Amino acid sequence: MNFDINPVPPFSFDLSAGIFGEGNERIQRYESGTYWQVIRPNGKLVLFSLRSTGTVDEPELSVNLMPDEDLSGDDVRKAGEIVGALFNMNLDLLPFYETVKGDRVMTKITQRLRGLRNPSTATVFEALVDSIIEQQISLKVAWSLERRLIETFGDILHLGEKTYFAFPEPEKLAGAAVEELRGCGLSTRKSEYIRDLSQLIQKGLDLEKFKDYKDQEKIIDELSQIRGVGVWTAELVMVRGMSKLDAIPADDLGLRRCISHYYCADRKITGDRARRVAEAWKGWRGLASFYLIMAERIGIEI
DNA sequence: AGCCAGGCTCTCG
DNA sequence: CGAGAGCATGGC
Repeated sequence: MNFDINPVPPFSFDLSAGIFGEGNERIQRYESGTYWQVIRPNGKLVLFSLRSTGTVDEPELSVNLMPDEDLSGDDVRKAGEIVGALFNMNLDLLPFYETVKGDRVMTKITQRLRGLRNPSTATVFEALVDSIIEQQISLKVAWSLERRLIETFGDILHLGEKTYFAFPEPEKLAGAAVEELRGCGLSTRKSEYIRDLSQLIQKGLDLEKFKDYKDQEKIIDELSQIRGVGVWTAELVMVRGMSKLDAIPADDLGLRRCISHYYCADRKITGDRARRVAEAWKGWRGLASFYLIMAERIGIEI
């Protein structure tokens, strides 16, 4: 089943999907111009693949849906919405580029990375679980643990010879024993955080509602009530799970290194110092941070 | 080998 | 209260 999507230009599919080049092929991956992942429109498991058939300034994407059961018209419509949201396709980048014009470094980086979008998770829950896993340990270790969690608890989609996994639903993790989660390599603490969070959702905690909040301090305050969630985690979740693109996890070790590399001659800086540098990007501090991290990863030098 | 890695909680003093 | 130990795995 096929349909097209026309993102708001400029949109670079190659840059935006490129971050998933190292992804796991059974979970989410970008390879040879094609991105794929399992989603759940109206609760049905569907693998989608995505290819670019347009350009950065006249973007067009071709979506192919591969379900294991019949899809209704509404399922297909919903799938289109989800795919669009995963790459923030409705976002207009031009106001962001305009905002950072006074910042020489960021201006150069946005020119080099024109059309890049930050990816988003399908649910706030997924962003929160990932962020908890990523606390303190290196990203490579974290990605390995996330993969094991998904392959252990995620929903399985069989298509022909191949197997794919969707991110586990809260109900599944709420019923997991701490020992099972430990088996994925998580610490006992983190296993408890993830299980308890999942149980809170089962009892009625609605994480999706935070997407509608305008007051970011209120989001941080409320998320921080959850055991295992601090300011860093809340800020990261706002960017990667709620598309709140002014939120910036300024205490983040990697981001601080990155800001220091481009703005402070690689000297070690505090979170407060990072926040001061980021004031030049006000309104778009989270997206600007993402551009900075991608710039460093690609090896852009000013 | 041993230390550190994109934090947070809990326990001491 | 504020400081400091403890956490799990993989890479260096």
